[in-house]
Amino acid sequence: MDATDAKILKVLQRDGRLTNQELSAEVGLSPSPCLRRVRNLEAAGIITGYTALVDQKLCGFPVTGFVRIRLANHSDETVRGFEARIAEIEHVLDCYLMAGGEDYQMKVIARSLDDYEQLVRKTIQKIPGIASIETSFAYGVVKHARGLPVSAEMRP
Amino acid sequence: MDATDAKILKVLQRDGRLTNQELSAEVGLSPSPCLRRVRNLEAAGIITGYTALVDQKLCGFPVTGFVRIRLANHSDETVRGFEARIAEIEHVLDCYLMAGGEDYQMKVIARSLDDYEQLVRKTIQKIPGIASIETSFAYGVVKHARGLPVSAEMRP
DNA sequence: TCATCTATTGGCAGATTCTGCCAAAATGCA
DNA sequence: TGCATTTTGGCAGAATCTGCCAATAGATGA
Repeated sequence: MDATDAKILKVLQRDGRLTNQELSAEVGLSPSPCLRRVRNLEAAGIITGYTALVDQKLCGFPVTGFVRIRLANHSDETVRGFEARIAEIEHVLDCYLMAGGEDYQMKVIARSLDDYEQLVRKTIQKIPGIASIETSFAYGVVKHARGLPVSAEMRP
Repeated sequence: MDATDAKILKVLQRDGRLTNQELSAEVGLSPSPCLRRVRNLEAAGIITGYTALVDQKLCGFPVTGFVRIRLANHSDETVRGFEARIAEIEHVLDCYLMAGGEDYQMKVIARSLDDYEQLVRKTIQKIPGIASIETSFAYGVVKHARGLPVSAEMRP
């Protein structure tokens, strides 16, 4: 992982469909070592995949909300069951296990406020073992970075 | 926007570097109409770009936190200044304007807890107009979807 | 300083893919 | 049904990919 790798990551986060030739030109290499570096980054698990970015509103999901959940207990069964159910709900875009208290926070999208309410009350609320739910809406997006600020040196 | 477009979006969210031939095979088209549909989705702004997904931990950012901020007032100057500063901080991955109260919520990454504290206290805290800051750490990631559940019909 | 060894690079070439163009097929409408 | 419009499939020249090999750069130790 050197400065060239970092530059490759930066460029590929900006445009993940660049041609290997274009990429190699941007990072100052010839195509074949450039391709090898990309393959190495993929094999090392640093690049985990590529994806098309899709406009959330244009796809009919104008509503974004955050849901915070506290479980009634943290037995293995409750936790596993909860996390498995969350993983299945495709309107839940991500979910974090929060430190300090047995709390989850997840980002949820919906086609309307009604749908959002339905989703929370009829799907999420019904998962066993939930002690409490808090919900908050996003009014708008101020910033949405499309990648990490990767650099060559990485202190553990 | 029909079922074929939806399938294209679904497949490209799963693997944004598929060859046009592979993509066309997966969606059941021949390459040339498939490419034209992709170009149309790009031109319509539905596909906003492509990106490489990078492993956050392997890149040296094991810490994820959420920061909630309340502004002291919502004059244009304060709001613009705040949002402009946030946009510059590359450790702030995203930031939402929350409904109900003048609140922002942002996701922040750091190389360590120390760095996180430094970032919050020395960079974010210093932005003018902040009334209060609340912070919470993520202990781990339960789910991280790589795309929206796009479908053909989209109710407004 | 120099010799040696290792890792990385650049160029080459056959195979694959891209992509603009045109005719054919499918679809929608009256 | 018949017409107009949209979408599709195939073709072909141009561009790109990618495995292989020799050459280069950088590090190591005497």
